[in-house]
Amino acid sequence: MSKKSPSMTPEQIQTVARMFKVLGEPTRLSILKLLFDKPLTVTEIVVALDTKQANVSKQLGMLYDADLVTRTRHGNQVTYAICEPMIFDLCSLVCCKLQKDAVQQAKNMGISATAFRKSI
Amino acid sequence: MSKKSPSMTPEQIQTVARMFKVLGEPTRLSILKLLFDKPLTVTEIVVALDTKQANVSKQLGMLYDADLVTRTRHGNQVTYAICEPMIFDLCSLVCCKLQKDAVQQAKNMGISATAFRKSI
DNA sequence: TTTCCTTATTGCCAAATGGTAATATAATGA
DNA sequence: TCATTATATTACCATTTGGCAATAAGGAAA
Repeated sequence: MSKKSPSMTPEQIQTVARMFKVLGEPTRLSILKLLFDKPLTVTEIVVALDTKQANVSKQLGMLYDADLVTRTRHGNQVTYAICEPMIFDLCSLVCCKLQKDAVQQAKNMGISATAFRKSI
Repeated sequence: MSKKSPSMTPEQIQTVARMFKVLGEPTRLSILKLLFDKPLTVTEIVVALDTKQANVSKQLGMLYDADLVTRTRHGNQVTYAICEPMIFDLCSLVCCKLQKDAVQQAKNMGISATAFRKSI
């Protein structure tokens, strides 16, 4: 008697995929990284990121639609802030893995170097 | 004196983005979900997923290039298995958030329903 | 009001991407 | 050998998407 794991509907899968997709873009990830430190206005992000204002607004809109950031008007400007603490954990998980891979790679390089010396 | 957070290079940002991007696609996520239970051959995945073999091989190749799965030949067939436990955590983080949102949404609906009744 | 500043939107383009049919490659069996 | 099964690759198409110039919209200051 096989017990099926609670199967997600295609819609749920798509929802999860959409979340990852929003994070899977360098510009959006750079914006989030800036917002990790503190809330910022659009202009502050633009000057920090070497990209045009239209693009920053566009990507910020996508982050907002994904409920990852809040937007607040203060007079003329709009301040964005991270409102979903989960993305801290997501990013640190990936970063830890990549760093681990890099360390492993370095070790392998060391082994290779040793093997190379022996081969002389 | 402001202390800058250790800034990631654009290359590192891109690497992280690439990882999220691989996960940000329903077909690949469905494949991973199947592999969560146990290793599977390509054909087993094809019959489970209502998509063509060429596409499954293509997406499996991308998961393999991202070092998320291993591939092992056994005679005629190739078995894929998850080799990066981190993706369990990534997916469960996202799923928990979405479920939390759904519960909150349900509560809000409840409040709305109450308000609606009161308004009669 | 008009002018200036900040942000959002629109329209467009080039590049990337998911999907598929057809074909190639690889291993097994007759 | 040839045929069959399983997987990977290639070529192509339709769609999506990141980026930008131009413009709109919204507020502040004159």
